[in-house]
Amino acid sequence: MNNTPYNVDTQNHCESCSFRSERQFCNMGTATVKRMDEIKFTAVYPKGSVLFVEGEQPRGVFIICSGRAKLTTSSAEGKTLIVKIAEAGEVLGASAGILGTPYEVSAEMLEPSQVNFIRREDFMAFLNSHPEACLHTAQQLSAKYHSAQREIRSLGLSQSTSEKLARLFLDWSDRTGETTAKGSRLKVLLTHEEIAQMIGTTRETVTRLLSDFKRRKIIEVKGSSMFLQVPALEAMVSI
Amino acid sequence: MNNTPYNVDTQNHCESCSFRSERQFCNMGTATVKRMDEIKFTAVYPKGSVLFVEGEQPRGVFIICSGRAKLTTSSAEGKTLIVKIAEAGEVLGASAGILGTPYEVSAEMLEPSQVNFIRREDFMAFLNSHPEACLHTAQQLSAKYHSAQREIRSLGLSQSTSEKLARLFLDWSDRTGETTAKGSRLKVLLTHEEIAQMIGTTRETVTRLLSDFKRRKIIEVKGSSMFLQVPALEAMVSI
DNA sequence: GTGGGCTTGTGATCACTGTCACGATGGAAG
DNA sequence: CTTCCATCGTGACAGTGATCACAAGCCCAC
Repeated sequence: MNNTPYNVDTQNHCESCSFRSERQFCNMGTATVKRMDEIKFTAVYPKGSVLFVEGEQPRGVFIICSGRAKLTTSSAEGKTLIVKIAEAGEVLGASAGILGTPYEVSAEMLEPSQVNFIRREDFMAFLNSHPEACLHTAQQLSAKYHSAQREIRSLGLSQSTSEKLARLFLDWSDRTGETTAKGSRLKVLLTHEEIAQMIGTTRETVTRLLSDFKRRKIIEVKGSSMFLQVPALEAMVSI
Repeated sequence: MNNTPYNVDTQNHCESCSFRSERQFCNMGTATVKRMDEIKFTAVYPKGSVLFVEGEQPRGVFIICSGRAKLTTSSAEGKTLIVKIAEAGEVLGASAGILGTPYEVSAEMLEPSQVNFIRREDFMAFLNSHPEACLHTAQQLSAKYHSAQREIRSLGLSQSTSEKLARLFLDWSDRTGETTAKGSRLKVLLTHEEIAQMIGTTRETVTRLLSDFKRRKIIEVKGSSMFLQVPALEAMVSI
């Protein structure tokens, strides 16, 4: 581990990576990880870097070692939908790589991050020669499908925008919420604009809904922290 | 091949199945297919049969040998969204089986169909012992993720319902459309209600939009055939 | 401090589409 | 032929949320 550009601690070798055991994909046998070490390229990206763009031919797969990435898809009119916030440990671009079809989404780093890249040919060969890697990839893909399915539910079944927002908050609470006496606490790292893009609405509507939630004491904002009344939010979603 | 209940020609052995070579998942080496033959259970289902229901613990995976299945997800209020129409050759329930999480969707056969079932334990062992099966499963999952992503785009980025309907028709045209002098021709096998459930709207709106499309000469309906003016539809979607 | 960018807050307006209600159509069964 | 049930067609109406427009914060660099 050493200090590099953008203040990111980089793990130069997967074999000795201190996070390996806690990362679903990377947690593989020594031989497999060694091979991965040989074919991967490590890079450190600043915030805002774009790993790949929707529609591009797949060059390879990206493994997020640290940091978070925003996966988006957008229409010709410039409307953007944030499909998912990918966390450390996730593999991006695997489905496009495996199928040989263009990337379905764009990926942009939200924080300075370390990312490992594996060229598509190398990755496919790796899957063929290392069953464990293939199995872990299948798990990654399953997780991606699972989360896409949640997104579809939220977009397609919500009656109202407030329901979508409530669903989003509940999701956040599940993922990073910290239970306190004042409700589930979490840091809001996105702007209203970005929240709007996550639930497919406009910035103004998000602002209005947030005011409304505050007025109804469903949420409370203190600086960059937000306290959620989980039961109240759950009452708003139909599921 | 022999004739069985519900008038479905069944393929009792994968090894000798006449469709094997054209099915992405089943098109595997002899040894692998032989193993699959040993662990699979073949069944023939009538139209309307439910293979599994959203939220159930995964019992195993289903391989559609013939026929089509409707994958749906629904809210507590009874609103239903058709996520996808799965065709012969597709593997259902793989992601839930691999992750050990509940099925994300429900699957209901739209036609009398042959379906092979593999118990979850057997399937997982199969993936572990047969790298080729694992690779093909990864491909199946990639395809599922890809189509889920399309669905997300359509649901989240469309400005209007007419745009969603146009997108759906273009999808159909891509998949099963037959180019004729009067436009892309396809059979409409779904009711307005089902179309509505595919694009997350109501039956009435679909009816109204179809009238509108007919009036504007974007589509023409003759019996169960529909002729589409693809360029006009493309002009309606923002993509 | 002070200016300038990015954010957030809020009002007014209006097209779209969900909802309810009812009637028409059409195919299958008897 | 008639009945029945699923599907389709259509009107009226109200609520939601998109759009536009502008004001007010807020943070950072200079």
